Amino acid sequence: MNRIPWNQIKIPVKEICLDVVLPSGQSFRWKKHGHEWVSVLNEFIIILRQEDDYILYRTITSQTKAEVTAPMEIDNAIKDYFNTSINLSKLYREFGARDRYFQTIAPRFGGIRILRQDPWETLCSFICSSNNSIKRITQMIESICLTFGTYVASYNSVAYYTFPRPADLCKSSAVVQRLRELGFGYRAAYVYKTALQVHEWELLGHELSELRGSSYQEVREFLLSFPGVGPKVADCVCLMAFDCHSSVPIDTHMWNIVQKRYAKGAKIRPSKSKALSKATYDDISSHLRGLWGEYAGWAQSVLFVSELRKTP
DNA sequence: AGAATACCTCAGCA
DNA sequence: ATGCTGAGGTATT
Repeated sequence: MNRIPWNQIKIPVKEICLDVVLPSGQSFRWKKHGHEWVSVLNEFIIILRQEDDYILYRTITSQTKAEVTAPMEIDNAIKDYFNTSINLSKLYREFGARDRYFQTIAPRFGGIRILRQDPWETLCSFICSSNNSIKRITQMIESICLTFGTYVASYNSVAYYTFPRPADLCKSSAVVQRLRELGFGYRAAYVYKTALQVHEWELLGHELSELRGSSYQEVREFLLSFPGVGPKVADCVCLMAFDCHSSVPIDTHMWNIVQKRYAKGAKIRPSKSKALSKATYDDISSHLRGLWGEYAGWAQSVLFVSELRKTP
């Protein structure tokens, strides 16, 4: 086992609060042991500790991995994952200036930022998120890694696995049966079919990450072509994996917030239905994008977490 | 177009 | 206890 000692990234809690961001339903793979957050990033185990002005990290790489990743490469991968080039304090100030309600929330929910995650893992995870709870999604993602991923290493007697690639999930249609056994329910077929489509596309020499840099509309349309991906899931993946910072996913929590706090400005069409229609979804999403601006999705995540954590 | 319904499973709650 | 409800929705009718 090739264990690298502690390194550090200088970044204050105000710019990122791990205890709030990591379990809040962006990524479903972080585990907390004592003061440490542990997950798998690329092909290595990553261990994080937060101090006032630093994130301390170290990594455990697979023994079997032939080439050793350069320390600088790992450092860059972590900074990339946390989107450290984006100044969150500045965004909070801008959101506060644009939105009175944001001002009232922000002081209690600092350091909430959008992670820049692997496109396939994000797509697959959010297909699993539909009509589901964070707790159960986390369990499902854990079992899909354990069953179809590749062993990386163990830490504190816990084995860590990579997130399975599309190729690992579309070898045969028996995968669907297996996923159902793992508790995926009707999402099993979505995951399998999407893996198949992505794998085919990759065989043509493409990779999902090449869509980074395309417009929000283009990425969204592309994602909507996969089974199990509707407006909400597409917007989550746009925001969390494809650098579409203005994407504003409207889930049940945001829908609640909008009805309580933004109903007037959002000009919500009167509707007898309890559910959110596609047209209303687009109205609300566009309205909030106009209100919050280019990084609207980042503001959304702050309100989302505030709603998730509110104690009634 | 917009509404209603089916869809898997399970934690949380009365 | 046993039965509901709702969970970061989507596809179909």
